[in-house]
Amino acid sequence: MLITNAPKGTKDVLPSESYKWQYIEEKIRQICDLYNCNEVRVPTFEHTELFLRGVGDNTDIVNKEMYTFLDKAERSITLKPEGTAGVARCFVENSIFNNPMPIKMYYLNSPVFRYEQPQSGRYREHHQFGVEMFGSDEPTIDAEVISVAMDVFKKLGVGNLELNINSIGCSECRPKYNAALLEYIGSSIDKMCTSCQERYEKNPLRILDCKVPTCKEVVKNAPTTIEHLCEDCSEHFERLQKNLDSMGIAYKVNPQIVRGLDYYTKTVFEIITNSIGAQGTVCGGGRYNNLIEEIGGKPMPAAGFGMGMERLLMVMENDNVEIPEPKAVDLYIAATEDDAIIKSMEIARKLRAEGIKVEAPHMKKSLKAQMKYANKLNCRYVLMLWDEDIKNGEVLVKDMDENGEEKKIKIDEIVKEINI
RNA sequence: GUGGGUAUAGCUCAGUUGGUUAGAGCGCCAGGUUGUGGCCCUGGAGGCCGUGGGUUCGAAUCCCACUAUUCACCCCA
Repeated sequence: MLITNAPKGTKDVLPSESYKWQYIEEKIRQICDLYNCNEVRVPTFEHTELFLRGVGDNTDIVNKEMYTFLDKAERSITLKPEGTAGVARCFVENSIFNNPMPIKMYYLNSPVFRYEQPQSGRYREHHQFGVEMFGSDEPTIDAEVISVAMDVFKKLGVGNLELNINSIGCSECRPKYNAALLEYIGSSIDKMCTSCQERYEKNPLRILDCKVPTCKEVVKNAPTTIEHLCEDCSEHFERLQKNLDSMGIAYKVNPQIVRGLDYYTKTVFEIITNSIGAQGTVCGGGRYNNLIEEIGGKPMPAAGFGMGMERLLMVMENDNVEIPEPKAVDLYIAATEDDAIIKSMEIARKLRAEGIKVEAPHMKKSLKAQMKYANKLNCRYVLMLWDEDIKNGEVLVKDMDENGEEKKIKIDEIVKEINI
C-alpha cells in the first residue's frame, strides 16, 4: 500500500499533462533570454549551514520545515527549502563576481522541499522558476527583476494578478525602525501570541506579518518601515516606483509585506492572485544586499524572485488559458502477419528519420482493433501492410479523415505520397 | 503542529430506515461473417466498499481508533 503511494505532499506530473509544463518552460526561457539572463543549475541539496546562515535561523522555513539529514560521512545535508541561497553559494564559489556586472541568471523547475501540511497550492516538494541578478544596487535592477516576472505572466496569458511592493530598509535604518516598533508595541506585547513574543526578541519586523486577530489589532496603526527608511533606502524605493510607473507596471505599495526570509533588504514584493485558494502568492522576491557577505563572499548587492510553477499552472487553469496540446501521431502502421510486422518496424524507423511521428503495431491485434486504436490516436494516416503487397514493394495507405480514402503506393515513396 | 470534510471499479459517482450473488456512466478488452476506424449494439475483465476493532442474527451502511486524502489555520511559491 505504502509503496504505491507517493509521499505526502508530492505530486506526479503524468505523461498526459507534461506538455503543459514544457509549454511554460519554453515561454519562460524565451523571456529570460530577452533579458540576457542565462540558466544556472545548482544542486538539489546543500550543506545545512548555508540555509542557517543565508535564510536565517529564526525563520519558520529553517526552524521547522527543512528536510535535513546526515549523510554517510556525518555531514549535515538539507534539501533546498528555497532557491536563492544555493545560487548565491554558486556565485561565490565560482567567482562569478569576476564577470562584468550586473550578472543575471535564472533557474527553472528547481525542486524545493518544505515539511509543511499540504493544502491547495502547497506541497512538500514544489518547483520554482527564479531569477537572481547580482552586482547592482540600482533600483533599475529591482524594476528589471519585477519586469521579468510580469512579462512571464503576460506571455502566458495570466491576468488578475496584483503586484504588491514594500521596502523594509537596510542594516542602517532597520534597527531604528525595530526600535520604533518595539516602543509602539510597548506593554501590549503581553497580550500578543507566543510566537510574536519570540519575534519581539529576535525579529520584530515579522510581528507585522502575524495573522492572530489580537496581534493584528495591536499593530494595526503601527509605524511602517517606509516611514523610517534612511535617505538612501527612501530614495531607492521612490526611484523604483518611478521606474515601474514609466514601464507601465501597475503596483500597490503594501507596508504589510515583510516576507519570511531574513536576507531581504530594501525592496520586497509579492505577486498575488485570489483565484487559487488561500495560498495566493504566485511569485515573491526582493533585494538581498547582505546575503552574499553573510555566506562568506565579498559584499555584493543582488535582487531576485521565486515563482511557484504549480501555482502558476493553477492560475493558468483557473484563467482557462489555452495550452497547445502536443501534435498527434502522423501515421500508424497496421499489420497482422508476422513478416509484415517485422517490415513495419523497418518502415517506422525510416519514416521517423524523415521527421514523421509514427506508431507501429506492438499489440498483435486484429486489423479492426488496430484501426480503432489508430482512430483513438487521432492520427492522420494508416499504412496497412500485407505480406503479399510487400513482395511488390507496395503498401496500402488510408487517409483517416471523414472520407477515409485509400490507395496503394510504393513503399519507397511513402513520404512523397502523404501530406505531412 | 491545530481544526473541518471525504474514503465504494482505472476515472466520475449511485447505493434508500442496517437485509441475499455491490451498481451506473466513461475508459479498457473482445465481438457485431467474407483482413478497415469514427456513430450504434452485444458481451467480458476489473472492487477484502481505506485498515483494524466493536455493536448486531446480519454492516458498504451504526460506533471507536488508525491511515490516507482534501480544505483551512500557520507559513510561503
